Amino acid sequence: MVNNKETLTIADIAHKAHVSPSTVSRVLRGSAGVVDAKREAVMQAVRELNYRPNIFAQSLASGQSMTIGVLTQNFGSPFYDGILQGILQGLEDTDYWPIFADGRWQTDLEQRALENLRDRQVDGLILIGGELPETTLQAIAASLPLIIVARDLATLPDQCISLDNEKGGYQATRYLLEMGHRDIAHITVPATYHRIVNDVHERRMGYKQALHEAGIEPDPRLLVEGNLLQQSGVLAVETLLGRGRPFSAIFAANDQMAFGARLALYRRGIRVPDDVSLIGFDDETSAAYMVPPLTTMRQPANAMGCAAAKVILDMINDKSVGAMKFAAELIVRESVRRYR
Amino acid sequence: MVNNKETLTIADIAHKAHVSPSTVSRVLRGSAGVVDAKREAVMQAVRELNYRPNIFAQSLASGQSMTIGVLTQNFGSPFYDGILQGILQGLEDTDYWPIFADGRWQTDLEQRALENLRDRQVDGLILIGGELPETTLQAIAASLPLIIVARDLATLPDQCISLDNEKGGYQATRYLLEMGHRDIAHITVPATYHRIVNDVHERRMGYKQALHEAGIEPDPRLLVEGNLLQQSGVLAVETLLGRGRPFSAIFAANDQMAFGARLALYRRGIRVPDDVSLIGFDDETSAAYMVPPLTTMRQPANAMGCAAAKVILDMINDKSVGAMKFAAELIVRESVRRYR
DNA sequence: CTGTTAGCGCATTCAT
DNA sequence: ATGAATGCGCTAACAG
Repeated sequence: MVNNKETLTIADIAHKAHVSPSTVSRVLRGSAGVVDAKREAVMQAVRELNYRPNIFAQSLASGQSMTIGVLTQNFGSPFYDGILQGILQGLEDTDYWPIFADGRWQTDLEQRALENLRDRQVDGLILIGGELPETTLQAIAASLPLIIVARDLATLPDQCISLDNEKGGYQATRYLLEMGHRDIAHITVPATYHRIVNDVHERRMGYKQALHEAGIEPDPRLLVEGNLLQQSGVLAVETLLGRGRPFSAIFAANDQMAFGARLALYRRGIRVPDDVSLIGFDDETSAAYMVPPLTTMRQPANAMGCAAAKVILDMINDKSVGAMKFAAELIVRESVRRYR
Repeated sequence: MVNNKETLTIADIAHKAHVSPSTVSRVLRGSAGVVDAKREAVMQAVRELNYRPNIFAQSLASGQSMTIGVLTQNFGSPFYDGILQGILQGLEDTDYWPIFADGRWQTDLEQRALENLRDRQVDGLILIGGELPETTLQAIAASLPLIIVARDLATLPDQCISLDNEKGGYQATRYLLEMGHRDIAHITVPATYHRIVNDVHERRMGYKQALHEAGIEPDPRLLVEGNLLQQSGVLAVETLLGRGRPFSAIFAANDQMAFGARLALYRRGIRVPDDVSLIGFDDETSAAYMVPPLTTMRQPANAMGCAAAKVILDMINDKSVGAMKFAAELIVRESVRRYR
């Protein structure tokens, strides 16, 4: 690059403030004590010249990039974006800046994105979901502050920020039970499903637990499987109806499948909640504007993202704090009706 | 930073390949001809040592950051996130990387985010929406490749990637007219509304145009205003009903307000589309899963984002291409019914 | 507390 | 075509 006189450097302001470049650096990053008079002079010069440091030079010299890598899996999904939003908020007013990448639930993309982020020398890494093997994550955690959101790994208990999914599933089912429902169907994902496995399976555990406590033996015919997308909710209800096993309520493991279920029921002329009650999980924005509004479990995506940001900053600054577990909250709206 | 022997540099691989550091640099960035044998030797060494260049050193030395700044206004909104997704896609398989910032429709935040992006020396800038004054944008455009998505500025015709909103509004209204509707209400935003002003106002122009052509004088009592959020759609319908002016169809300027309208009608016991037809704009994902599914105008957010990425890359490489205008597409679903 | 010196890792002259 | 030298703008270790 040609040194066009347009780029001011630390030397320019050192000159103007009658101090040495290092002193300028010191006041700018507050790394050491500087006498008030000089500090003021430097600040003054910085202001007058409207000087902005070159972050590449800073990073090169200091070895810190002041960035946090964030690897999501589904850019555009309400839930994941909620987490990103939280991270953005949590990083606001700090000197760190997030760098996003999207793995799109494809391991090879995820891998490449990860390498990209490391090449960018991120000072910390926040992973949202993902399918990277646990051993890989352990290796990363050993060399870099790492936080994993929405995934709960046994070997990395202090770096996971996740939801108590079992409790959430339990609460949702309890609610239906308390409304008098006994034949409660559940839309889940296959046991072999490789994504977000734990989350959804834990919700199913909660469902079964609640039934057990109520003295109801879970009926496999009331369990249907989808892939978390809306369309699969439609199919799930079709399957369910095809089995001929009566039910009065459905608990879908996420809102998107609940939307699909809602549509399938509508097509069949089955009214919600008059004929069948429905409950979802996630509290996606549009859930409130369904007709009728969907009762759902709210997953505090924003709060989790925010927490992730805070925790990773603490890790970077060695104030080692542990990770945390969040609870989902039941949002009662209209699509559940007292049964009988 | 201490030079722990862990970081390989260009010198290490130069040594291993028996060439000079400059040659390594040359083959890595293909900046000059290098004899095949040496090139191969270098590549070999790079592979064996798994060398990754330090991007900060690269940027510092070259003056290029290989990043594109992306300033959105509403992280988490389906439409804006669709654009981000498109940008991500468009940048895939290039050497550029996006850096996101969120202005949250607050001018001061937007301003600060902008400064942050410039401090990060982005090689190009993509603005999505936003309220920055046109003069500011002109100044930026003079010093940096700039693309503005979802905003149409008269003084920067070649940098705006936007939608033909008037045509979209026209098409939506035409469709309702063709179904036999004559009393078509429209939910828009106030004339003084400062955000996305043009987009929504142009849709209203299209609405009026279509009515005119059909020989219908637009009735101000059929025009209600919201703020683009769902809740305001609820209020809009309440207002409309309060006016006592009959209507058989509603065209909402965006899907979110259509969702709200849908809910308000439901609460009043007015059936869609049996009693009132409804049409939205944006084709948000959940529109397809409404009950009944919402007919809407699809705005190609993804394609626009992708185009923005392509165009800005061309600008950076001096292959100056103009910006472009996209058309919205009518997505016919169930919530419009032939009238009478 | 502060100025001087020496890199950080790479791109790019300039010679050859 | 290629190696040596120089500098990008800043931080940090070293003296004083």
